[in-house]
Amino acid sequence: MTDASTSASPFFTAVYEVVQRIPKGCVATYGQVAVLTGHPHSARYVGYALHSNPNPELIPCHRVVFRDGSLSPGFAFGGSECQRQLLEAEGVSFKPSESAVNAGESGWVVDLDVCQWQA
DNA sequence: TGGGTGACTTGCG
DNA sequence: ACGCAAGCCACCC
Repeated sequence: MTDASTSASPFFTAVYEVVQRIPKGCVATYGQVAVLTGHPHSARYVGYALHSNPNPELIPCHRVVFRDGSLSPGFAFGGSECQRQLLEAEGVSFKPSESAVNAGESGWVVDLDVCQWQA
């Protein structure tokens, strides 16, 4: 089809829809978004959709984090530190990765216990 | 046209 | 406790 809408697949678009649905002051995990899109086993591709990020202004990728509460270091919008600033500005609670300090985390992770988005 | 890769997650050894 | 492997689906070359 010569339809221009063919540039976006249902899943791809669904990811954007879900991410935009994330309420301010909350965050969601790739797996969480994957389930909401209908592909609980395609969490990998959720990140890929954000990687495409055709609308960074409408798609707050910084609101999408890992299962641990942190996001991709270096591939994000500008840096994990910048993410903390943005999320914190939204009202998201942060906490030092004390549990993952041994794992070598970036240092700060989103307090999923308090700010993980509840569909 | 076909093959390879990837912002993940979970389970098993 | 940690490390490794598999699964998923669409995009890129």
